[in-house]
Amino acid sequence: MKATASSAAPSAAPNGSDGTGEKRTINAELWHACAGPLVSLPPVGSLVVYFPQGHSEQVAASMQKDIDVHVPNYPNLPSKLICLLHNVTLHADSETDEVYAQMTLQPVSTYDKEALQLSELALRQTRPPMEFFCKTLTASDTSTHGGFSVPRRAAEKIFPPLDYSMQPPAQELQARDLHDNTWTFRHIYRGQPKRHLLTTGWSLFVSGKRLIAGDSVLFIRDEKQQLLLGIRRANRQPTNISSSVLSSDSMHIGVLAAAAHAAANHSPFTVFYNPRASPSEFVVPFAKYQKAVYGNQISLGMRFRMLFETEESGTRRYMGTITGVSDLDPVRWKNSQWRNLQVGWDESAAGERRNRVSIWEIEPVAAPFFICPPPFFRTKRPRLPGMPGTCVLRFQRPNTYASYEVIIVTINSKPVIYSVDMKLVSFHLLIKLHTYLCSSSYYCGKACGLI
Amino acid sequence: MKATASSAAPSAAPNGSDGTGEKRTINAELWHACAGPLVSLPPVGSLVVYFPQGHSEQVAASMQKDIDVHVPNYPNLPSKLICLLHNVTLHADSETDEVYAQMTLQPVSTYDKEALQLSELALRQTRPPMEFFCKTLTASDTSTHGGFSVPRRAAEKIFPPLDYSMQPPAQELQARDLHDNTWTFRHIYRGQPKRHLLTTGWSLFVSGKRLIAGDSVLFIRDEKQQLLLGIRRANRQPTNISSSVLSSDSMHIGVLAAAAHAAANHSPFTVFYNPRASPSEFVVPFAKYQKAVYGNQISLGMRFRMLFETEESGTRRYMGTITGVSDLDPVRWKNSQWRNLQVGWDESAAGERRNRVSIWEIEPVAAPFFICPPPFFRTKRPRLPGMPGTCVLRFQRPNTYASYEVIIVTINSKPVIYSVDMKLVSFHLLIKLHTYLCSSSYYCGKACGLI
DNA sequence: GTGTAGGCTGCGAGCCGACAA
DNA sequence: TTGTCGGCTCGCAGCCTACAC
Repeated sequence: MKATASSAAPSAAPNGSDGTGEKRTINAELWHACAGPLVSLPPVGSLVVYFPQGHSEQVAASMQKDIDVHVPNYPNLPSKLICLLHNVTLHADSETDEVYAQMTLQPVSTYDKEALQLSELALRQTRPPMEFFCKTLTASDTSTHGGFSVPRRAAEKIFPPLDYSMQPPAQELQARDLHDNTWTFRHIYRGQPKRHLLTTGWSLFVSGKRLIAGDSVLFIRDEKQQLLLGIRRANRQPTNISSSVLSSDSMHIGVLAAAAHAAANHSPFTVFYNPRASPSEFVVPFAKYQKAVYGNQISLGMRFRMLFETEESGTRRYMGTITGVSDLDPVRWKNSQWRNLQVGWDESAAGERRNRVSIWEIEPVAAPFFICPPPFFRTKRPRLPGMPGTCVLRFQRPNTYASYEVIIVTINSKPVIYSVDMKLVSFHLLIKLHTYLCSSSYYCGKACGLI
Repeated sequence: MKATASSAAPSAAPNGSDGTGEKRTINAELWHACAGPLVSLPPVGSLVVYFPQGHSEQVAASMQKDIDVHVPNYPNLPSKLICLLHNVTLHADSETDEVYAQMTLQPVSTYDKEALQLSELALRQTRPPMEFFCKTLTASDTSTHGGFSVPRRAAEKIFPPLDYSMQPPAQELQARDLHDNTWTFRHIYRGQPKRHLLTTGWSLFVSGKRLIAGDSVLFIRDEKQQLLLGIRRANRQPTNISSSVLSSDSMHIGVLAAAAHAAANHSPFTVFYNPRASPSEFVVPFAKYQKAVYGNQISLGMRFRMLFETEESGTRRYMGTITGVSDLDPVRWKNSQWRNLQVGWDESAAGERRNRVSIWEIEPVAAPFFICPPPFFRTKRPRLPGMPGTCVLRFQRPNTYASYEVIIVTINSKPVIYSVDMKLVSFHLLIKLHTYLCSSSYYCGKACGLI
């Protein structure tokens, strides 16, 4: 979709005519901003591990459809392929602006030191924190009634400074999107109380990108002080509801057959990685994989942290416990390491976190207090009324008024205590707490204690 | 895309929430009207021939990309599979209204009489001609400046009759689209000279369906006298420029691997047939295939007719000559019958007709006059100036003023004469004409002769 | 600090016949 | 018969502040 003729219409050369991609290379910074803080792509030339199972999962997520029984097994296709990453190109769907990466992989049986070192580089590389802000659009932002209310900090950090001697202070902003189209906005500082607004041009952007309340828009400033802007749609329906080109069965078969053929011939093949379509990356730096698999002793009850993306495009670590190790798909993918760890999360309120992860996604933490002997959870433990499996207690120190949250999990009818933040709760405090709880009868419900 | 709240917004239950398809069955009449007059789907339970090569072609057309060298051969996959057609469901893309059909096929090695007879039925079945009209939208039709100018005949044939005693005569029309959304239009008969117009509601339809000049809209009246309307987009860029889910290689491999797996196991598989994406149907009634292959003796120089769709959704037969028989893809598909006939067309002006067809697409006509000995055309014959390869002559009979067109093709430096319409030009007339032309020197340019 | 609503205004969507092909 | 244009008008897109949380 091209914006229709108007002041905000793309001034750059339109470039949607050719087939697969864009002639210009996509701005990598903007691409990563849209992809989110957790996404990092392995360097070209490095060694990676490709998981066809994860790839299949992404297809299923995009098609909103599980793998069908008709999809055959590929007994000769291993659950993971060590590959050389020949090429990575960044793309954005011309209709939806959805970001994705195209990777060319080649299965290898031997590899040189350089490729291995490059994949280690991927672990150390941390992108410099860029100047950007991300805001989830409100009903007012997307209505035709008005413009876009810019959070104060965001405007001051990202936008060029206004001349506050003007009445009212205002300027014209130009920002380029992923397709290198330029959008023009009037940036004005007005109202009572004063606030930053984008007015003229904003509604064209909203309708052009078909944004609705709940979607996010993000602005970044590149090294040349130029504004770039991207969008991130809320998790509404998948963009490709049904492809009308290929049945989902054929798609799944295509993924598997392409990988199997490449593996058998050591020939290159191409995959699309769509970071926002599926929860897990299925092309993992080899060093990251190796370090996780050989560095971590997985045991039931092991505590770990894992990075998640926050509302506002930041990151946050959540804590969890390994509750089981088993095949995600025992029929098709026996002994696969793809999401073979069953986990429970400390904060159940946050809700929709996955109950299965792969070992390279987590950071084990040495449990400072209590490690349960296996078997840890019975898989289907009936919830006894009045005795929740998990509850959160808030304790307060009398002198400092600092408060600490601990998690009480009922295991084998015994309470086990986990701290939410290891840094704040001292070992002695936990011991005391443990003693206190063990001496008391079973505890349930919300409560505050004093230690 | 749902129309936003307004008088023309869908009054029917919205039904785009589930994944693959529509809960309601699509109106078959409307689907066929949108698919075009040439498309007919084989009956469920009948025997069909599936051509993976043609399927692959459709994928390539949808992806705007040719088959890559990376796509492996499937030496065990024959170029055609005899299949039982288990299921056919009609669909329309919720974004674009593009029509497509989902078919479940099962390769068979033996088949019963019933399935064979059913596939013969497909040949005899002629859909009853439905009441419909199709108009290609003009710039005025799609501009925001006004409404839709309804061709007089169309309005009188399809729309409910107006009360011409009103000043001006006007009524409200309601029409349902493929997704069962209802669109409301004001139909008025006014202007000087008087004409039929759709005004209020029309622009919402245009913007809702994102129609542009060159696209077509069609109205049909069903058996309950209710209006249905569909759209047909002009041949602009393919809707799925690049899928962002699967690489085109994987798609091709998926098609082939799915067919190969099904063929090996005699298990069912699913294909999407998108009649407007690719020029040829790749699922053919078995009887049609058999009749063509065993009924027609193909020889170079053979004359044939073939049905094409006209601008206004009618059909027209064009005449052509078989100029060669060879594999379309000698590497991947040796000895395949898929579009293995090279052809030339009598009317080169119409231009974009394919130069390769399959035998079941054509109707051989007994050449009443002249059959050229092979080799017929030299493949790259230079056009001699002043001596066109093809020219059209119009002859007129003195007594009736009836005129006949004949085609003169220069072959091996000799003129060969074809009649455009076999019914009108008698054999004797052609003989006379032939003699006339042979006795004269070479003929070129436009001319009228008298016989 | 920021989301939403009410008020006001000007532009363009949309209805009309004129006119020409 | 029907495509396009100029003219006219009214609805709503879009800019503003007030106010609430």
